[in-house]
Amino acid sequence: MDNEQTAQVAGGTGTARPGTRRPGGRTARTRAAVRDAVVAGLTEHGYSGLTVEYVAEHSGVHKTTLYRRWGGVDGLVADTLDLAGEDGWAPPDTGSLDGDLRALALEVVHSFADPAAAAPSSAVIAAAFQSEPAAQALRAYYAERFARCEVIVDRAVARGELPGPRSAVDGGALVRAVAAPLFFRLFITREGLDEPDADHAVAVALAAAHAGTFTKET
Amino acid sequence: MDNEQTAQVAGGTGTARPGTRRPGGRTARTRAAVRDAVVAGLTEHGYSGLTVEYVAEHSGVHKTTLYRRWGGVDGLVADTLDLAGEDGWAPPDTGSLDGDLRALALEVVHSFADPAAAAPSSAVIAAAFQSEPAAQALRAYYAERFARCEVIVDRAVARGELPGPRSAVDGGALVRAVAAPLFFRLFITREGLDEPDADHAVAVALAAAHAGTFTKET
DNA sequence: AGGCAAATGCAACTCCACTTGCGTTAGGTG
DNA sequence: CACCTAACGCAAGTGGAGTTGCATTTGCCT
Repeated sequence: MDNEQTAQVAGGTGTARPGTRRPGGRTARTRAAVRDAVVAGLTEHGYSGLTVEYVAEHSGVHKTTLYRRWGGVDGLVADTLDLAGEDGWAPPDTGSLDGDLRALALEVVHSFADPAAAAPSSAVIAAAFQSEPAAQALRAYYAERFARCEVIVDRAVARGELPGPRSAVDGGALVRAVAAPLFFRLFITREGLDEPDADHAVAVALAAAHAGTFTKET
Repeated sequence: MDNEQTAQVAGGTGTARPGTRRPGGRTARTRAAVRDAVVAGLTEHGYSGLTVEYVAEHSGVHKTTLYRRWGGVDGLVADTLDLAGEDGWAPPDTGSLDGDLRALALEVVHSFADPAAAAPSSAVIAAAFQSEPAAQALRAYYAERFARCEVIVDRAVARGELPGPRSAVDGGALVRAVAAPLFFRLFITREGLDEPDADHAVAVALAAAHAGTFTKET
């Protein structure tokens, strides 16, 4: 299989790829079974240990079908992230901006501290290095995630914790500023991550926010 | 080859692995040729496209030797990063803290904007997902890099731009805070990176620094 | 219901990453 | 200078990921 540009994830542009024209019963069952098997394989062997054959055996779907519909391991993982993005997740609501951001940061810390929970997320980050579909899935996932988080800032403005809608704080930028140092330590410098790191990330972002660094004039 | 724990990068603990007991002429030449070939392969095909056989052909070193001494692609890439860490790089010295950090951030932006220059760096980040040796190499590389950067803060303190040695700013933390959002956009959210991003990262970090967020009491 | 095409199942094959056993070269040492 | 052994070269073999052509099943539509 040719790396770089694997493509063929179901749900794309629309030039008759398998799995898109017939969203009926079997196809849907196949997708569900496959994605369960992918998550299982990821938590069991990690991304580098995940093989198409494993997914085939644990899902009851034939190997050929997996290659045809998903193009390979990259596509399987990317599609699994799309599923994860469709959950009912909502940002924490603690009653204060500081509390919300702290809770958010701690959520990141704890989710990656648990190997089972961390496996799918880090798998897609790894897959994005190899395949464009995975990179797109990753981009879309976090864009949607951060969009949901902007409520945090809206509420803070309503409470008077941040300046009003005229010179508003860019919610997406603020949340990104909280998350960035955490992922940086996890996957770039590989320094490890604990709760004080979460607190520090929040403190830095909040200090910058109150200094007006995230302000977008309107 | 078994993933997870490939090991066998030259220069380790000392239980008689090939390439360590005889640092003579041929061995040294082999290492140099191999690392050149790895960089070439990385810039040409990227990490996912790099194969041991390619390195064998382009270095004149036999395939078997590569597997024996480096254990596989992961080890080759990790060893190459060790080489890169031994260069004469020094942080910018522009005469102001803001200028230094800006120059530093722009260096990151530009180095990853050029695909050829970006290939080796991002390759190791990707490799760290699969192999512990690569992760260690990555950790060591950035630790050493950030240690070199602490001069920036020392100079700023000497100039009076930051509070003195009593309640000093943690230089490593400040530099990390500048770098984190850049790598975050590059490899996690995959949003792309441009010069305004560099400026913004510096502004956030500086605002937090002046608010005392990086202060470590002594 | 019945027929058409999409989607999946199946088995055999290809190709390449990786291994293994042994012979050869060359660096260090007395 | 000669020996000894670490490090390297070589060629054949192995296993598994990924492919291919065809048979079979199952949605959807009239």
